[in-house]
Amino acid sequence: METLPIGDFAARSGVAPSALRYYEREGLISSTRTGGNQRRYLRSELRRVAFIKIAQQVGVSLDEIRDALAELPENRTPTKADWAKLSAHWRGRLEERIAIMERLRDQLTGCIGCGCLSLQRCNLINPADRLAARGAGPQMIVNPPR
Amino acid sequence: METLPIGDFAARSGVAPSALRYYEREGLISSTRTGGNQRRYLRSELRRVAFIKIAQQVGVSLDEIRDALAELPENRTPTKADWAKLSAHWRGRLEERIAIMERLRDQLTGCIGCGCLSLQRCNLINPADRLAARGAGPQMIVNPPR
DNA sequence: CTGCAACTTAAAGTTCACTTCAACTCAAGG
DNA sequence: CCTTGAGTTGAAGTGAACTTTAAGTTGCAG
Repeated sequence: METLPIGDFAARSGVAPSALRYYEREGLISSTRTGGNQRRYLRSELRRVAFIKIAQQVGVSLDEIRDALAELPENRTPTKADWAKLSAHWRGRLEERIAIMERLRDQLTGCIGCGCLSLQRCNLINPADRLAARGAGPQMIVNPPR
Repeated sequence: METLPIGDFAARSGVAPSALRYYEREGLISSTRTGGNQRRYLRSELRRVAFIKIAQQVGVSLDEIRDALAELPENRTPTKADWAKLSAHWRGRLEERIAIMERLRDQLTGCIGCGCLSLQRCNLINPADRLAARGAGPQMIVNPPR
């Protein structure tokens, strides 16, 4: 099967060789080796790296990404269905994150605009005082009540 | 004027005293001192800290936040209008970030779902190949063409 | 077969955003 | 006054996510 050396794989994935080696040490991706111990990457690994980059954009740590990728089958190249399952999972994450941002956007203008950005009173930060028990700070935005 | 010692200020802002000292060293916030060299914070500093926390949520570095805050008047307590100006600026940032996330959400399902997440071909990553000159990787999502 | 770019490793270094530590001083209630 | 909790400093430590370095090895074009 056609494989790529690390330089080519780096170019195609947009991730530096050093980062790829790091990901491998951390168990996020894998490679086979040539007789001379050089890495060769399957094309299917590009999907993994793409997923890693996208997840990072959403603000997920490599630890969590590793856990997510662990759900893909180990013995065979992941199928469309395998990725679709992961995809559904991450759509949820994304929606969550978008919701945080939108709350931020919708309230920031009014709130900073009116000069009320005062953490304890502002409804951006602590609407209706229902979050006192959850500690100080912008709880509402980061960790909103369901 | 009424001021707060660092402990109270930390409690009200939801930021640890050590972080507040760090922010001050880094030029993001300021305080006055008592005769015995202890910090006293103006209430208006709470707005600054709130802004810092919100900007961090959007993924902005402290460096950039400092630059933004530098646009507030130094000699007087910022007015509603001062904050409104900053607010407008940051609404832009937020919108941008939300747009990235939404592109991600709208395309992730189809793209990962169809198994095409392959960085060079996928329209999530590199639609119509118009981004080749901007380097490899998920350019489309992170840094879309206008 | 040779030369040289591309690869290998372990270990140390970097940046960001803090936290922790040690040694000390201040402020305020009893 | 005295105790004690809160505050002060500079310096070192932390963890995440990599990058850089040094010293050596491999693979392919000519």
